[in-house]
Amino acid sequence: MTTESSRNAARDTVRADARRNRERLLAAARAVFAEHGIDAPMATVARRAGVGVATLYRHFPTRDALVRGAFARQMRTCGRALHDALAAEDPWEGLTHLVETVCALQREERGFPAAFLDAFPETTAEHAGTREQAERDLTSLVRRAQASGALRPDFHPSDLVVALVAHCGLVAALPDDAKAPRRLVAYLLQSFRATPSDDPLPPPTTLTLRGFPATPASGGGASRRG
Amino acid sequence: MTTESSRNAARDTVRADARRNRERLLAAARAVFAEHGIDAPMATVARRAGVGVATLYRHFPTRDALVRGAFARQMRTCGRALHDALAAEDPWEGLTHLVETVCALQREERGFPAAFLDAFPETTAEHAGTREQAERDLTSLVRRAQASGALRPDFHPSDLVVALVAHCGLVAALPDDAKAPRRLVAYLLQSFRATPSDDPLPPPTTLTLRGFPATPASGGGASRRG
DNA sequence: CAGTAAACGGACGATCTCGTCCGCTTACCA
DNA sequence: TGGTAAGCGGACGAGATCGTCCGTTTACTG
Repeated sequence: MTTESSRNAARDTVRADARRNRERLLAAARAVFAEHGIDAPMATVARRAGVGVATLYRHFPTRDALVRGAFARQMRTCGRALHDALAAEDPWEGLTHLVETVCALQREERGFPAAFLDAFPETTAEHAGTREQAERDLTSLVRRAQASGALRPDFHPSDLVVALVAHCGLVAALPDDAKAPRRLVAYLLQSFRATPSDDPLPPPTTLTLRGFPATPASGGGASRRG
Repeated sequence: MTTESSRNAARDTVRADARRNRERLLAAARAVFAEHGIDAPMATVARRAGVGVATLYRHFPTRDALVRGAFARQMRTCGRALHDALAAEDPWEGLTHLVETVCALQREERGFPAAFLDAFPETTAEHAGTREQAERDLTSLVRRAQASGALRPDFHPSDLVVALVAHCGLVAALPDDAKAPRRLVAYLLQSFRATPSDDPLPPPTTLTLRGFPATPASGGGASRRG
């Protein structure tokens, strides 16, 4: 017994270099995936982390495991943001702060969130429990904001998702320093208000129709490079 | 001389099967790129077109050439939409119609516009002339709409690009039948108005936080599959 | 209808990525 | 401080994609 428990304790203690390398790999993965898209060579991630390929595969047996692992931190941050939003006394404040926070996070890691959505369109199953809780929380936040009169009555919780995904795509599509995403957020938040606001918009970019009508969407691009 | 010109005439006349195969390839490319992302195997495109690989490479020596070729039609459509928008007597009508048209086009070919932006972030150089004209046209349309009082005064022409790119990303990120993109367009157009409109929004989807907080962006995915 | 040049398609070598295997190194424990 | 198991990294075979080469087919001309 004593032997067993001590053995288990020993097993639970991960070796320091292993833990360090794991963190390095996650950071490298976020960076590489954001830059080169989700199916960048595994070897690139390993090199960026200053680690051998085998080490990468030992920590994350599949590419999916790596991607999900790299995303976990952002998931946690989002969860916390939602929690904070619920805690705010003014629900509209909470809502806008939530949007700003998540959008800032997206900008931080540019292509990665978009790449993640790319690769995992379906429910990320293992977080189903958390997700359901998040849905309930979000719905209640929206209800409260509507009750307070700040949020338009026809706003639907899923509209927040719409806004976030749209922002996510915009960030991924535009160059790093683009101001456009902030402008999008400002427009959307204004249109979510029950009563029009006269807050000034953040400044626009100079007009660059990168490829309009060259592209039906115009603008710049990112993530996967052909 | 006579010989030469007739020879040239003969040369200008492309063989019927060649032309047919070219069209087939373009259609196949649009479909395949939209579905599997911009770096789907060339062989897939060829097979989808019912054509050998060599034929594909003969018509389009590089992947870029194929992508650009496949996109040309959409470019033309966008150009026409902008032209129509300018011709409209009510500039606000013209503007909204332009947005609706381009967005509809994006929905039609789902992943492809996004994939295109992915691959060609920079100005699609060869259309620079057209682009400058488009920029001028768009700017003038915006000015007119503002002068008419319908468009908010702080609207910047680049905001239209923002809206279109955002929509483009949303379409690519969501499943085929998603209603969310329409809702986004409605919100944005409302926030572009100088005076608030009470047009009802298109119906929302049921709430699906596909992966919220699993993803900072939440929602569904498309295009390239990991 | 016959000749010819253009177009076609499949096969093939080169290149790249994946994921595993195995001998070496190192962090932890007594 | 020495033993040991866990961790490490580079090499390597399998599989896939790329882009070209060449023998065959076919659309146009006279």
